[in-house]
This record gives sequence, structure tokens and C-alpha cells, in this order.
Amino acid sequence: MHTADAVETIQREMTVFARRARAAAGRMHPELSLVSYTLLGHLEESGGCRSTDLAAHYALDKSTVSRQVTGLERAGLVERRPDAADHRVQVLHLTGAGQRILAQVTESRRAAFRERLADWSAEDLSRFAHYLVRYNASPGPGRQD
Amino acid sequence: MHTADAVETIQREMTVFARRARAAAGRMHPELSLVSYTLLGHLEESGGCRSTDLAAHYALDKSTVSRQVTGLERAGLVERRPDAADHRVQVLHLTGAGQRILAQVTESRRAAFRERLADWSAEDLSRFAHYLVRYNASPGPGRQD
DNA sequence: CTGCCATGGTTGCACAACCCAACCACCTCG
DNA sequence: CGAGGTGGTTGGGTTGTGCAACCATGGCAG
Repeated sequence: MHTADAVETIQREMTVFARRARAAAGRMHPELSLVSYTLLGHLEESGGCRSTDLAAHYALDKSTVSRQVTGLERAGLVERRPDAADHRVQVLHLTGAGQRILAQVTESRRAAFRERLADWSAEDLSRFAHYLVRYNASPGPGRQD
Repeated sequence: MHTADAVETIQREMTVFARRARAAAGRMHPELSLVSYTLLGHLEESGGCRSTDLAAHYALDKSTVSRQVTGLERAGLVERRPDAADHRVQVLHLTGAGQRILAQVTESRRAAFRERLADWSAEDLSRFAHYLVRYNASPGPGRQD
């Protein structure tokens, strides 16, 4: 496969994935939207962060994050803690309930992925994972699509 | 990287990608939404197909496709042709304008991708592309997310 | 030929997730 | 102490979607 073709393919396949992802989002886990799930996941991974951080990481408008967080808080999945050093800031943390729900959804999602990736070799899985990390890590100007 | 971790990583990174994709969609090409672009692309690739085919391929509701197609037709990018064999069916085709717009958008998207993937080796690009194709090709029950 | 169900497509309705702009509160620095 | 920047919320409007109801046509059994 030539480089140009590979770039083309990556572009197209990533787009197809994004399309299907959007289409399927929320259907698997009515109790937690894709957005909410993703935000919860980031909170767990980061061990608590600010709304602005979430917005930056996912290239979302801060207002969008604000509303999502409001919903998550109302659902009792996250809590806001004041930041002693900067009174503008609210540090977001998962609650116990948030951790439970997240773990549960993660598990069922993982099961679906595992099934999908069942016949991949360990080496292929590892390489694929590294490529994705590398791709997402690149700061790319055009946040792609 | 252990297999379980790899699966986990792939899951998370694909999701991050999907989130950013959605976030960035349409910002690069205001004249053509991500959805519309994807549908046009599929039409070109398939050389004409039915609304139902598009819906099935992207796991979209037929009503959604119907509306998107209506918009594309109004914009003069696709045309509906009656199917002689089945009068219920309308076969969708790109118009000349549709082909031009698609080519133009594809090119600028490709440029963005190329830049993002600039420092990848040809081998890595090729492997990454293959992995993505393989992933998307798997019929996976849970259309993942 | 005549019903009856399946299929392709459209429309009404409601909703989730977005973005932008305006705004408030607070921090920082000259 | 202002002036400008940053974190966060709210108001308003748009888009993409799904579901359900509906119409028209096709296919098939009696």
C-alpha cells in the first residue's frame, strides 16, 4: 500500500468509524450517554480535573461541558470541589456512584470490543493500540474529522 | 502491552477519536457537514445506491437519511433516479456539482490528515490503515462506539 | 384477481448535543 | 486599584437522530 493510499484509507476508515460510533452511541447504554461516559472516563483517568480541561481535551465548547457536568452532578455521578488556590475553579471528581456506573458501562463496552477483536493476535492488538494512541496524541492543527 | 490493556486502549482511543471527530466536524468544511460528506463519499464509491442502503451501511434511521438526502438534493449535489424495476425505489447519484464539491472537500481533508501523519513511516501508515480496515470490516454485533 | 404483509421512503414530533455570544466572578499584573 | 484574562453559567438557536405513523408499491398465497 502506498503512503498516499494509506493516508486516504486512514482518513476514510476513521470517518466511517466516527459515523457508526455516533449512530450507535447511547443505544448500548441508555443509562449513560456516550458523551457522559467519555467525560466520566476522563475524570477517572485524570483523577479529577476542571471543566476547562475536559473542554480542551475533547475540543468541546465550555458551555457544552458545563451542561453535561450539570447533568452528571444532578445524577449524582460527579461532585464539584472548590479549589483552595483559585476560587473560580471547581475540581470535578467521580462519586462512588459515578465510579460504579462507569465500571459497569466500561465492562459491557469492553466485552463488545473484546468480541470484536477476538480473532486478533496479541501483537496486532498491541500495535493497533499504539497507533491509535500515537494518532490521537499528535496535536494536529486540524483536529481532523 | 498486555492484550487486555490493548483492548482497553483501543476502546478508549477510538472513543476519543469519535468525540473529537464530532467536535471538529463541519468546522473545516462549513459547506458540507460530516454526515453529508460521508453520504456523498459512499455514493461515489458505490456508484449510486438507495437510501436504505445508506441507512444500513451507517446504522442510521431511514428518516435521517431521507432528510439528509433531501438537503443534498436541494443543494444540487445528488439526484434521484427512478428505478425501472421497482417503482418504490429511488436510486441516488452524484451530480457534477456533487462530484466537484466532494473532490474538493476530500482534498482538503486529505491535506489535514497528511500533515497529521507526516512523521509516520510508510510502514507504520500502511499497518495502521490495515488495522483500521480490519476493525471496521468486522461485523461486530455491538456496532461498537 | 384479491387480500395481506413486507419494503422504500417521507413527515411529525421530541430530544440530545452543539456552538456562539453575553455575562458574572475571580485572578493577575502593571 | 483598574484592565484584561480565565473559569464557568445561561440564553438562544441549529443540527442530527430516533421513533412512530403514514403512503405507495411490490410480492405472494389463496
